[in-house]
Amino acid sequence: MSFDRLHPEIRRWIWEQKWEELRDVQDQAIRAILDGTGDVLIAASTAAGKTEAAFLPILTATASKANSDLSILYVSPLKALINDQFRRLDLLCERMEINVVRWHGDAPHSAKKKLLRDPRGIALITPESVEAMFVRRATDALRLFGKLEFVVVDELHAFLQGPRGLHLASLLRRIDEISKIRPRRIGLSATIGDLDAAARWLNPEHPDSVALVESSAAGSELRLQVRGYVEPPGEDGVDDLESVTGEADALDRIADHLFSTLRGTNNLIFAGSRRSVESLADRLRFRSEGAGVPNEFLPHHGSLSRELREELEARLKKGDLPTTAIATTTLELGIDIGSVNSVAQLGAPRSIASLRQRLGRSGRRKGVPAVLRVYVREKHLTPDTDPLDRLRLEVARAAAAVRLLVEHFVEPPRIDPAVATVALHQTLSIIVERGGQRAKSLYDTICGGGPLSIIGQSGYVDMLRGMASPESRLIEQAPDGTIMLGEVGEKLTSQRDFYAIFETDQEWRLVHAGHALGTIPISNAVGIGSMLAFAGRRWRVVVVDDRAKVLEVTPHPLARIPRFDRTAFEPLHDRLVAEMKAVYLTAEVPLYLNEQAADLLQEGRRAFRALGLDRERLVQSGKDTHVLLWRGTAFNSAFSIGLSAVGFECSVHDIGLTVSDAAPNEVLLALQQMAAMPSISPYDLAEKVGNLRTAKYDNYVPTRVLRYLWAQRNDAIVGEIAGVASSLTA
DNA sequence: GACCTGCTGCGGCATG
Repeated sequence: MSFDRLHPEIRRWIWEQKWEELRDVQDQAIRAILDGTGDVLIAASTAAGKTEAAFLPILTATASKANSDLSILYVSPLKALINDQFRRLDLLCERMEINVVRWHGDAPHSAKKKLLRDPRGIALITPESVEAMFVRRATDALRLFGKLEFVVVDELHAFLQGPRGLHLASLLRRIDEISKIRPRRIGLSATIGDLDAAARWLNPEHPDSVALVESSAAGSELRLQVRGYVEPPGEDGVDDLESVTGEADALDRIADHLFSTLRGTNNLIFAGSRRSVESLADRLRFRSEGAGVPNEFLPHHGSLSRELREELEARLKKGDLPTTAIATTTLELGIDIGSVNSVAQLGAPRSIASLRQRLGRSGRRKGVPAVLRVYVREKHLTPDTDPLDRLRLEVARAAAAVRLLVEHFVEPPRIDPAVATVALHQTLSIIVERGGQRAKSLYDTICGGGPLSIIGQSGYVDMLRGMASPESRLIEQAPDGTIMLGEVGEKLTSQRDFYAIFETDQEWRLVHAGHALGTIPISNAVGIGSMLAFAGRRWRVVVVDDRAKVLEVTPHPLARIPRFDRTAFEPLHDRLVAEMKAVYLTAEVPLYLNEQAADLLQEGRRAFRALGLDRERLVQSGKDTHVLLWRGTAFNSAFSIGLSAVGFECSVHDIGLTVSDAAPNEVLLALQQMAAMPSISPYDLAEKVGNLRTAKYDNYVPTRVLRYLWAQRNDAIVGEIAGVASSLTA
């Protein structure tokens, strides 16, 4: 029995916890970690006891050595999660006399100093703090990371995509290099996503050697409703505190339904954007006040102060007051907020992975169904409404997302556009850590394996040349070939914001009566008397401290939602858009649609047939022409670059693109031209890409390196363009 | 027409 294999002190601790049995993942993980010698991936839902599944056997395996060296490094994407895990591990480790230290920006200084003097036990750390250790304390990094036996990566799925995942992957390679024996990697992941991709992330050299421990607990029953709403005439669908016309808009009617359905229990509402969170929070508070009842609908997003967010998280977890959190993606990850009655989502899903993660927040107790309500809004139709709006795309996307959810589809990770930025950042970091380095060994450490290897040897040399150029001055080469920091490199690496691989803009800080409310982008023009809706309440600015960028506010009855600078839109995967087309081509009306949503779906299908979209791919709209590709955002973008290259101005939308000021027959000629090209090279097309610079240090990366990487990323997609163009002209 | 995340070292002060 796996229980008997655990350290005696751990077994005693388990008895005292009054656990009746080990959970399935724990039982499997104990065997995988104690019997095997390789990496282990543990995939289970939030409540399944993943932390214990990893740490009980790891502590058993390291108990004898943990007191002489730092033997376990636990890496987490969130400080809040580190604090949670510290609380869970501290008591057990105290019993075993194993040292546990929190290591992040807000963690106590004293414990960190003690660990530097006497490195032993477990450190719980963020990627940025690992980076800071390499850059600021290279000799300590050698001592601390040199004898690790285990590296635990929590919320591994959060690192599969995006620059932070590339950054951590590189840091772990560097840790491996300073260890005599490569530490075993233990990944903890939610049950979403593609486990093969997670295994590849954990061990890019030998992904097949990673032992998989997957929770066998069956998913709970799902109760689902998609509710449709149509905007009244004159509404633009941009959320503010009140509708444009003063009449009830779709969001008002959604707020009515949420208010009457969710009040009295704990729930989560995912509203999609900070603007919509604030708008809904305001409308729901208004309804509570109108009914003379305490407001239990509270906002949660990344611009709110830690104080306000923690207050709401604690209230949800404690569960003595009914609470509904209206959130962006902030409540998808990590922190334990207890179980909720239901999950609501404003707008049709754009990612199945994200939808699954949100569902995982509901119905986590045995025998309790997960409840999901999706609220979709469609426009009011007039004779000159655009054909695309007549298709009722939101309702179709909601239906398509549910079909893919049932099929267990999840978007696979894509190659990240931040590869060059991370390679450049790590080059600077290693030079600081090692005090100068030859190009060959920089290349081997950074690109010798793992996700950054895609940059290739010549790409890397190009990047180094760019870094050494007189315009950049990031690095210099000594006569003996050693690469050292240049003037600008010295400056960049000595700044505090060097440790993180993502950028943050300057912001105003909002303060009321000495309490931090949160921040808004500096791009908001504010002065004394400005009115702001923020943190679910309404305010007037009374003091502007321009130097410290602080706004003092006081309650006020009128307000507007501030601008939160938006970037690009969330891309759709090929599969979701293909499924939307399949929804139009069938006649079935799913039972989970309410009456209005069912009507909207049928209306969309009639429009689909009326436009002849089962064959027709070009649709005129005024002076413009829609090209319906029924592909995901990545393909539509590449295709639109191809069309621009033959002289047309176009913009991408969810199911294709729109060519401005061109009739269908003109677009047809352009498509024939594209179809006739013998082969479109991704490297040629990369020359036409406009916005290549998106990541933090891309300004220092030579254009030709960025073009090369764009071509690598889009190679397969570009290969399809001529064929698709040809099928459109048939 | 989007979201999220993180941060050193030092001086100076109060407190135990």
